[in-house]
Amino acid sequence: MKIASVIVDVPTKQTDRPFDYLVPDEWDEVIQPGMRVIVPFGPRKIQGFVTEIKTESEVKQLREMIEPMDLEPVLNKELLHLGEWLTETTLCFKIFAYQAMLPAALKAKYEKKVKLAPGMKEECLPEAIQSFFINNNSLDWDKALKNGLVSILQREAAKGFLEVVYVVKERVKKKQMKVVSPLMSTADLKIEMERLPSNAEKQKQVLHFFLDHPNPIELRQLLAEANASTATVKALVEKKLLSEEEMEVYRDPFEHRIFEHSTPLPLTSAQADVIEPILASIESEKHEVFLLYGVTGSGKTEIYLQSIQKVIEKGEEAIVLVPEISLTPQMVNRFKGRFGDLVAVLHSGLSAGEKYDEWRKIQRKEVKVVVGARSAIFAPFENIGIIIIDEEHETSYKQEDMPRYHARDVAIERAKTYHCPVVLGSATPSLESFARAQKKVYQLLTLSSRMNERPLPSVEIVDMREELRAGNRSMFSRKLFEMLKDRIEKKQQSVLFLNKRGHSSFVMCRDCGYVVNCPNCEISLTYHRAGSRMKCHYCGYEDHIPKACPECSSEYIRYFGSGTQKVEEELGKILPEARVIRMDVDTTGRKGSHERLLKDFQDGKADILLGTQMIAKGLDFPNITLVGVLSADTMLHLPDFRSSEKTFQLLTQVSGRAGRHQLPGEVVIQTYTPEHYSIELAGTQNYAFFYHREMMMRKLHHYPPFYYLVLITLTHENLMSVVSETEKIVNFVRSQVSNQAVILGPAASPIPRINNRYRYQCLIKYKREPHLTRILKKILDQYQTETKNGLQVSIDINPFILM
DNA sequence: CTTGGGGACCAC
DNA sequence: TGGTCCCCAAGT
Repeated sequence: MKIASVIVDVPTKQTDRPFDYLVPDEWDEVIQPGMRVIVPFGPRKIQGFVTEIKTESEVKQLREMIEPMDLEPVLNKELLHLGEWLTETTLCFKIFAYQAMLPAALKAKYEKKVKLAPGMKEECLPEAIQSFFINNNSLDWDKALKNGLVSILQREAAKGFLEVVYVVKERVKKKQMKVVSPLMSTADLKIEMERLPSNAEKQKQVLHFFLDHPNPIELRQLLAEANASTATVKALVEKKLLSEEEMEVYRDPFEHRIFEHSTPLPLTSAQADVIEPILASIESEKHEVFLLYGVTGSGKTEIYLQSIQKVIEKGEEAIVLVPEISLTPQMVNRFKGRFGDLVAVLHSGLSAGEKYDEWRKIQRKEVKVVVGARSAIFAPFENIGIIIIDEEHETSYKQEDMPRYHARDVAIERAKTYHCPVVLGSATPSLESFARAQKKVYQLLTLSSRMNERPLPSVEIVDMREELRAGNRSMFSRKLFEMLKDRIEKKQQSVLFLNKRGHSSFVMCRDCGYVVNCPNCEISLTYHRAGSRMKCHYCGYEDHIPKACPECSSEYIRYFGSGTQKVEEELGKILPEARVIRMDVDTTGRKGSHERLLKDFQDGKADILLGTQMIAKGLDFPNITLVGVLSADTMLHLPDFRSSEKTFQLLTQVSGRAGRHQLPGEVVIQTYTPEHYSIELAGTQNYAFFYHREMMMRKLHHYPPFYYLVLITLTHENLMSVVSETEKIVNFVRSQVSNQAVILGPAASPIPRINNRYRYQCLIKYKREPHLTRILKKILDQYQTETKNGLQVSIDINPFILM
């Protein structure tokens, strides 16, 4: 018998290795590496991934696998291999690496049930539980738990009356439809029709229908059109005149949408210069990484589209990554418009089933292009010709939980295998990427002017301290107010951008300034309008908003509603004539509302679009001539070495929304720290200056791109032990690395307690430590195996958030 | 002498 | 991760 090595769905250190199973003869021809299988594991049944088929095993007592879950592998060879690479580079469990590559729908769901043992009747059971088994012979374990039946059930199971069964289930079923087709030519069908008994009126009617429409037809449609019933069709199927088949159908999220077809636009000479090396790389099948640095509105997307065109012409495939928030219908339309049905879209707005169907299209090679957020980098193509990462600097490309990968790294790894180019596009490249381009690791391609020579908008920075001194206590500076008013008169549109951080909706006492914190986590609770409650977004703690302040008993305790709501109210007071569309989590919650709000704005149903991060990207409407940033510095003072970079990027992105077409654009940035270089330089939109300035800071403080980072976080219920264990780790690391490395810690995490567990961390900054991975593995081996002390260790290599 | 809770160990 | 086995402490 063949033997299959299987990675089982149990994420622990001890099970993070292949387990061998015998392949039953009936599956001998079927089982292949990359398939999901159901295997017995201890007393349960669980899902696993076959990584290898072999003929021998060191283990003597092998068990047989139960059954395959797929007819064809869900992971191809390359992806299986990529999984190993992911495991090595991010130090995660293999099972997490494989699961990350597949749509969530393919992650198994487990059910535990209690059934009557074979040959047993419910009468054998104690009366108290008989009723549960009268009609249905099985009882869900959760239900038993809720009813407090566990111990009695266990007793009966021990006596042999009941048995516990485990079921591995698919999360989403393939959507099927029944299709009926004739099994013979029209002529033969006619002969058969006449042979039918004269009383088979209905059957004749159905066959008659097929004489006119000999093509396969959906059962539902057939029934309606031929005015027949399922019984009739079944009779004909049994007579072998017709056939009835299940066919897989896709849920098409874009089914009823018409895409305006677009053709390649003539390139400007700057664009032509930039696309040339990319096309050359595609042509010569050479792996290269390009950093496409192009100011907002410089036509990067057209470069992407025409590069993809070339790749498709070569019979190869393209992956396009776009940050989740800019994966707007507008963006999708550009790709669907150019490549039509050859495009699959993967983003979080789709249901699990829809995502699965898009993924299936990729797997079955029915599409050539996938446009999607981070996880789309694992699209199961086998002939990749280009990988494009738009808005390369976006932090959402880094996954914050296991596997802690960066899509850019995965892209480069895959592109190496396929000998194809990677294009990183941005108007504000990350320092890491730009530095690599400077060192010629990446090839820099620059688009320095906007298409049709539109000037960049003029930017004015307003010092809000001055406003305060002049007696203006509102959140709108006089300048911004004047300009908003002006735009309304001119019937032009404005965009107001509110940085969410700092305006988050916490609950605060207006008398003493007391902020309501989570009792389990050291973090303020966020206000939720539904039911007027406050929630902790780390541990799920929930409570009513107190009537009075717990500190000073003042009744002036209130929530600071989502910043945008407040702005909207104030706008209503000072500019009552303005029509405002607000976009934030509250107004875009429902599916499709995001799209609808934007459509309304585009159609001129409002003068002002007010929103958070989600409006910073991709908006491209001709009538926008003013962009206002209400408070530029809210994210500047976060404890994050990238906060300056993020601020600069965000301000530049938002500014880029204005004046993209005929009308010139203006930008107003309000701030309390106008002298900060990231704000000042965002004002002049001077990336080069910002880059140099920020690089100096990074060098000075030993941060990327000069140093690499590794963040080790320990959590424990007991403050003393977490500190002392972190200390041990710090000392251990220190003893193992060269003296070039900087080791910080033990230090409390920026969120020092989550869910009653204290969090301490150790930050390693290093330039070159060839043995570091080995050292880190050693730490994980130590702590992930030691279950006794309840200490949890997590390691983030190249972290983005230092929390 | 039973019961139940907690920790160590195991799973091809 | 879930299960079982084993030990210990409290309860009938």
